[in-house]
Amino acid sequence: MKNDVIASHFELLADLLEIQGANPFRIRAYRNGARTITSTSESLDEMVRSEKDLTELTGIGKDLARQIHEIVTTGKHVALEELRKAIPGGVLDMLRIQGVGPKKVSVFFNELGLKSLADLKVACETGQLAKLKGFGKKTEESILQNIDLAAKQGERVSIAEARAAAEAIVEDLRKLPEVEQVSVAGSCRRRRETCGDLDVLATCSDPGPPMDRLAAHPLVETVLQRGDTKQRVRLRTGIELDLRVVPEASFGAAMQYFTGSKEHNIVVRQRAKDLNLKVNEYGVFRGEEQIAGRTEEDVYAAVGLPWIPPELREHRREFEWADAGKMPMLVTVNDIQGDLHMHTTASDGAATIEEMALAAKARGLKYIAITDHSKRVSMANGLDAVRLRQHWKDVWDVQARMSGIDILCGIECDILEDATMDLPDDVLAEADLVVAVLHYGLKQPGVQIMKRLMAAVSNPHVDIIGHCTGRMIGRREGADVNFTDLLKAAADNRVMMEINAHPSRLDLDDIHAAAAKDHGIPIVISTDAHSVNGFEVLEYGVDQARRAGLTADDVANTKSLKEFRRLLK
DNA sequence: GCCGTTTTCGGCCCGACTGTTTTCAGTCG
Repeated sequence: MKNDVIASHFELLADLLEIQGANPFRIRAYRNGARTITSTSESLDEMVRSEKDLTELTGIGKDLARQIHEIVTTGKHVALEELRKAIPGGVLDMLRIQGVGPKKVSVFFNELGLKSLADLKVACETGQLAKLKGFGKKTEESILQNIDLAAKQGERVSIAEARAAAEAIVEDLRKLPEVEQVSVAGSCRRRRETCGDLDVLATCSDPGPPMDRLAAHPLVETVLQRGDTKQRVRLRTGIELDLRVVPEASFGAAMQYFTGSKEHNIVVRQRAKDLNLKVNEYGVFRGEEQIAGRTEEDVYAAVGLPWIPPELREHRREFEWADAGKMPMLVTVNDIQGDLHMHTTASDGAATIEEMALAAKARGLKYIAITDHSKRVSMANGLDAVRLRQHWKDVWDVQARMSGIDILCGIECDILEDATMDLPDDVLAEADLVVAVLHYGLKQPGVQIMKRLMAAVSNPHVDIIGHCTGRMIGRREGADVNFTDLLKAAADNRVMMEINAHPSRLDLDDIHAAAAKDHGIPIVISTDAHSVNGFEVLEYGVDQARRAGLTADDVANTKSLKEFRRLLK
C-alpha cells in the first residue's frame, strides 16, 4: 500500500472531523500525520511489516501508529468507516465550494438534511438557506455562483503553467512607477510540482494602483475579493491569484509569510514565540517594536535562523539543517554541465543529432548523451539493434565535425513487461550510457514492477533509471514503486537515478530524490528534450532537486565529463 | 491527537476579508 493512500485516509478523516466540529488540534494532528506520511520516502507498509516503530516519525503518536497498522494489515480503517457512516460522501463535496467550510457544511447537513451539491443548489434556489440563522441573501448568491466551479476547485496546475501566469502578472505590475518591489510568492516560489493558486506580493505606499492594474490585466477574469491590502482574482484559466500589497518596511516579512508553507511558518512563529517575539506578515515584533521585516534574511535572523531557500520551506528537514548549521548550498541551473537524456529524429525527436548538439552547446552544455527510444516504443519509432548501431555511427560523424561539446552514444532502453530489457546485452554493452525506463505496463502489480526495476538495476550495462515511476502529473498515476528496495539496490549496483526535468514528469520527486541522496546515489537531472527547445525545461528539474536539498556535488551532471565517467560502472 | 533539556498536562501561528452581525464567526492562506 502506497504512503499516499494511507495519508489520504487521515486527510479524509480530518475533513469529516471538521464537519463534526471536533477539537481543531485533534484535526490538525491528523493532518500533520498525513503530511509526515506523504513526505516519508520509506514505505509505511514495509515499516509495519518489518515491525518498525512508527512513533519515531514526527507527528505519529500511539494512536496514529495503531491506525496505520490497522490500515496496512487489515485494509480497514474503523475510525474512518464510522465517520463515513455518519456523514454521506456528497456532504464532503460541499467543502470544495469557495467560502464554504466545515461549519457551514455542518449546518447544511444537520439542519437542512442536505446530502449533495445538487441538494444544496436546490436549497439555494428555493431560498431555504437565507432563512437559516447566520445566513443571508449574499451567502446564498455566492454559493450559487460558486457551486458549479466546485468540481474544478482543488484542481492544481503544473508549475510551468503557474509560473508563466504569475511571472506575466509580476512583470506587468513592475511597470507601475508606484510599485517598489514585486515578486511571486507561495507554492510557485517554493517550486512545488503543482500549484493550487498563485500568490504575488508588491510593496507600494498606496495599494490602489497595483490592485487596479491587476484587475485590468488580460489574464484576469474576475475580482473575487478586494480589501485594503489583499485582492483575490480568478484568472481566465480558472486558477485564482492573491495579490498582497504591504509597505516597503514589511517586504521581507510579507515574503516570508506569503511564501509559506503554512507548516513551515507555524514552526517559525512558534520559535519566535519561544523568544518572546511575534512574527506576522508585517515584521518581527518585540512588544510593539518592529525589530525586523525589511528583508527575509532579517526575519529569519531575528528568530535565530539562517535564511532558508524557499524550495526547502516544507517543514521537513530545513530546521534540523538550520540548527546544525548545515543548510545545503542548493544546486543551480548554472552548475549543470551535461544533459544525459534526449531524443532526435532517429526516434520521436524533432531535431537531428547535429541540431540537438548545437542547441546544447549554445546553452553552455559541455556534454550530452543522445538517448533515443528502443524498439518496444514503436509509436515513437524506437530503434532495434541494427538501426541503433547505425545511429551511433551517425553520432560519431557529428562528433567528428563538432568541437566544444562531447556527445555520448546512449539509449533509452525499455524495461519490458516481463522484466527483460528491450535490447540484448551485447548491444547495451556498446553504449556509452544506458538509461533504463518503464513505459508500458505501468499498472502492473507492485511485485512485477519491482521485478522489472530490480532486473534493470542489476543489469551490468544499465547506468541510470530514468523517470522511474512513469507518472504524468495530474493525468496518470505512476507505477507502484517500492523505493526502499529500489534505492538500496541502485546504491549497491552503482546505478544513478534521474530527475526528469519535464514539468509533467519530475520524477524522482523531491521526497525520493532526498532519500536517494541519503543512500549516496548520484542523481542526474535530464531534460528528455525532444526538440531544440526541449532543453528549456532544465530549470524545473533543478528546482525539484533543490526541493530535495541537493547540492551540486549530489548531482552527477554538474561534474565534468571526465568526473562523470568515473561514476559509471 | 501529539508533544516535552523549565512540562506527562496544557499548550498547540497569525491576520485579512466577508457577511452577518452590533462585536463576531467563518473561511482562507
